Amino acid sequence: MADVARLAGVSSQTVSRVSNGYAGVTEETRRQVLAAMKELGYRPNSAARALKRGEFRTIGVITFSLATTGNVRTLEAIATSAASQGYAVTLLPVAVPTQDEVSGAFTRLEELAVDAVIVIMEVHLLDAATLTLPPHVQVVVVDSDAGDHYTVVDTDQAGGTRAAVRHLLELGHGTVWHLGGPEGSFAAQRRADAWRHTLAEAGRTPPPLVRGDWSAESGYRAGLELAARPECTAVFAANDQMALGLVRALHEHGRRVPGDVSVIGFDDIAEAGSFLPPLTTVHQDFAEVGRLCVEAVLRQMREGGPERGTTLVPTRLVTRASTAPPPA
Amino acid sequence: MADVARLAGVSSQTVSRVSNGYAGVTEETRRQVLAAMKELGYRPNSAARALKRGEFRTIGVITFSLATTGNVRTLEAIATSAASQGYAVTLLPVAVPTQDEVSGAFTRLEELAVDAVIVIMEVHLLDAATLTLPPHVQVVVVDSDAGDHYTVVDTDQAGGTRAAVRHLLELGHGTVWHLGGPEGSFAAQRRADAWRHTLAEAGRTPPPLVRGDWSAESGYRAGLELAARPECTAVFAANDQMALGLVRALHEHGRRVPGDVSVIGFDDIAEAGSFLPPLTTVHQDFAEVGRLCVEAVLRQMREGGPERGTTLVPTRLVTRASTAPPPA
DNA sequence: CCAGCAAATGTTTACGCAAACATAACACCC
DNA sequence: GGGTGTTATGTTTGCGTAAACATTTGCTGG
Repeated sequence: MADVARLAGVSSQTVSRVSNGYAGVTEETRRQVLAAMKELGYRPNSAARALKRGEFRTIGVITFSLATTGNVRTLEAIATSAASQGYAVTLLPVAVPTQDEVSGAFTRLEELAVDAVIVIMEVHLLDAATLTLPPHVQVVVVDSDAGDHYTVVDTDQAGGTRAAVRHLLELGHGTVWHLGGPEGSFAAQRRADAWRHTLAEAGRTPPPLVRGDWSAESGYRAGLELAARPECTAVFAANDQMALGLVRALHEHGRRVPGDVSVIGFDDIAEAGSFLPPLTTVHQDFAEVGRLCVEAVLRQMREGGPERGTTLVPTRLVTRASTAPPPA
Repeated sequence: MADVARLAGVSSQTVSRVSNGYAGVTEETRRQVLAAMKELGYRPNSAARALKRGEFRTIGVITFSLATTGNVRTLEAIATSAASQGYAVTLLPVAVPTQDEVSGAFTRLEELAVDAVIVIMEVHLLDAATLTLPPHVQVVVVDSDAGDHYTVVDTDQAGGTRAAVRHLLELGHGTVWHLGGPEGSFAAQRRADAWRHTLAEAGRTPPPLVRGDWSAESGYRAGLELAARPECTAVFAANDQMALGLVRALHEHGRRVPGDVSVIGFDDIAEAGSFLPPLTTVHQDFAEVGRLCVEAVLRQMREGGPERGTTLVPTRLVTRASTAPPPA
């Protein structure tokens, strides 16, 4: 900076003013400074800036596994959204979702140059780590019921589930089976609860819950079980991947979809419309979730306090070809 | 830090030593300092550290779209790998893959607190932006032919393609069609070139190239064309999503896979084994690519210079149920 | 024609840390 | 017992920036 100042024949302070776009610099001077910057290839040192300003203009995102579409889409939206506000996004991968690992991430985080954190995670793991968070770092959580401690942004799991289950009931199915996500996942928990609740509302008895782990492979295994039950004519899968595996298992055992069994997924991943048959599913607006996270976190930074409570992003049922009335 | 020093009854330098784990501090003193740190909730300020040390311990990753599995897996591996070396990863999303946007990202990058950059991108866009890179920032590129300017890590596109095409020829198909990726993508280019080359080697005439844009939807559209050609009995799709759409189109037009048409994909995404039929595809080791990127970039930082040349990560043909000999 | 003021620019300082250097305390040897 | 080395700790300094304050310049109005 000093070099630039010398070359432009001004003080370093004036260089700083130009570099930060402050008013009160003559057009003439400004041009000279910019020219000098260019000539010397000057770029402001962000460490010094951060030191002086006391903020990093960076948001940390804690997540384990980018294996699920949802996390990735959300992350993408967060990054884009943050960038448009002049914030960078730093990734904090947590390899194994154990309490230790999560605490570890928070510990690393403490040394990290971030002003705020967005946690995309099954957050029962978060509780014990709470205390170690540096106080001035704002937190927003996705996909969790931590609403009484943090700001939470989530999709409307219950609404989407209700729409899916009702759709199947309206087609005439006596009841709806559920291929749920892994234990310990709040999204899975929510969807299972809403499934049970919607059936109860309609006076139907929920069949036993079948569990997968979100993967297509686990959906396939579950499908092997369900294919053996002729009374099962409608399945609500907790995500599209499991639905995919489920359909494959049904198909391999001669149960046609949707002729014999109707299947609904959740997420509406990009490929869902190209499955065989094209999958009816619940669309989630991950981009909106990401956007809201950034908005919330920036608002918190301005206002200084965490807001409690949960913001829900609506879901939408996308009807394709994997659902139909039950066989006569 | 000064507060900690005062409370522990030592100098701030000693606090620094403890905080950085230097030798030459009595066990006694160390304990007192640690206690003081804990009591005051001391967190080292990373901006000040970075300023003093002249490095950020952060790697920037430039990518557009996290829509493709490959990019995401690679990113994940980069993040994990970097974390294990004590480096953070900052994400630089480029919304639209235009020259301007890319240059823009590089401009933002210049202000950004990173020591090195990994570019995951179709890199013909990179060329014009090259010059603006700050000289001390090391670059590694994924998925590109920029090997003469940068260090490049890539999967062995050609090898994978050759294995796929040969597999189909060995099954007895007269020739192999190719559902290619979008123009301007180097991966797509490589795969198409290798496809042509392998056919030529075997003395077969390549049919016209059909293009998609990586999406399942585009694969479906291409499939509509191919389904109308009875002479087409084997298709090598440039990725699994397009293969998925292709299979759906074929299925809808009464062409059985693999009975009438064999289909091979590329990538081996997690769901490929659950497609109907389970997809034969070329497995890419994205995790290895990510790991090698971090390794290369850190090595460059140590050694100060960019290494030219390309490192190839081997691929592997995964034979499932979507390929078979041609109909009699 | 100069007091008085605003706009443009310069000077000083501190952000928090760690490298470099300085000092103190102690052990060991001849 | 004084020199010599070794280890533990303290002091000074500067990293690059921008806020706060100081100064200069140019202009206005009475």
